Amino acid sequence: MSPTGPYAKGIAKREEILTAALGVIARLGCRKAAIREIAEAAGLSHAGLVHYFGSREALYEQVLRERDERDAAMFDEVEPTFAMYVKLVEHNATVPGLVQLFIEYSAEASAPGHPSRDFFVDRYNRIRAALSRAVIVAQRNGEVGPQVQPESVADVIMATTDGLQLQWSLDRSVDMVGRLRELWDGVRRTSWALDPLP
Amino acid sequence: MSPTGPYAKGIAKREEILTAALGVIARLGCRKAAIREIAEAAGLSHAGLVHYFGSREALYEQVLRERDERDAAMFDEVEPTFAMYVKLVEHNATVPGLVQLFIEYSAEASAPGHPSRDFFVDRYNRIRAALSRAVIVAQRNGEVGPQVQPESVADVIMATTDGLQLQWSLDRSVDMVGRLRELWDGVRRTSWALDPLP
DNA sequence: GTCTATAAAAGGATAGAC
DNA sequence: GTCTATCCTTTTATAGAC
Repeated sequence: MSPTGPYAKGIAKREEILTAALGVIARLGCRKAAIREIAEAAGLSHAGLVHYFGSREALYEQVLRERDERDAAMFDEVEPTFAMYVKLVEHNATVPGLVQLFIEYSAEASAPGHPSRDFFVDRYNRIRAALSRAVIVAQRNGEVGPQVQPESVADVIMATTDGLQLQWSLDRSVDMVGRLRELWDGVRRTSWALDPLP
Repeated sequence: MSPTGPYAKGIAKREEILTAALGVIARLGCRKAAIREIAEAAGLSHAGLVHYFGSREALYEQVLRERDERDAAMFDEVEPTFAMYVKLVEHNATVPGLVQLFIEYSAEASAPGHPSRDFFVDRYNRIRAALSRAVIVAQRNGEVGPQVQPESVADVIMATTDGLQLQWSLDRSVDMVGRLRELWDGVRRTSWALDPLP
């Protein structure tokens, strides 16, 4: 995979297309971002772009897949922690096109029969597993109490993250990281005091 | 507004269109739901539908607007409570088309320049205000401690709700109400113990 | 108020040349 | 690997008859 290898040009062009896609999506949103316009922004014809990805859905799925692979490198090698997760969210706030793509494309893909539906189902399962491990690690540390259900907490953290991204897309002053930290603090406090509520 | 008044037929047809729209969206998703197909499902021509609403965006916004008006009747007349909010979420789970529309259309509308963007910005402000009041009421009752920031909690509850709806759309076994109740229990427990965390 | 018909714009996919 | 050209489908919008 050396940069001077036989596919160097193809790989570079591919990256260029992915970057161009994020730019167009940040500007127009994912629904209005035509494959034609992305091609133009990437400096090639629309047929040329199709040559690389095959379809609009494949292109978008690929952008998100590569983001996940970059993130997974961070998440998989050591024990996952909530602090690492927050770092990813923090980074997202610097890539508006990626967030916009995720918001719109995950929503679109949740429809019955969508070609990327399975990708997102798998993705949530993967992240739930990683976040559950983070909770379990925190429980081993004594940071979080033993009564908490790791998977439930994982689901709520994922949901909050997604919902905050939508709010942030509508209003840039929303503090995603702040809200997420408050949620986590709540989990930590809660879990040591599980006597019945009045 | 009697059912035999001069506009009775128009109003009834209008309702029929809105219901048909939800059916088509539940089946195909909002992106793939063509205005033509909705018209057909409602038993009129596509031009006839346009006569009522003017555009795809206006139709979808109207569906969500009327849902909100029904819900607001419940939320505005008395002091809002978290229990009432959960009832609304519980009801959503019986209307998959409405949830699918909300997921996809709110995502789409968060893009720059979208005609329904302001509708959603206003909507979040409105719901944030109502949920904040619910927290304040709970604080007056002593159900929630005084240290909690009502608006922060409101933002997290809204975000969690939206995110859970997406998860639920991808996997019907997700328990939206259960997760939401756990979150609220967490808020109640948390808020009485705000000494610094380790 | 509803239809038919048509426009006309845009999106996506494909074929074939270079 | 990239372009031009073309095609097919979909989508929305409009005009005008009934």
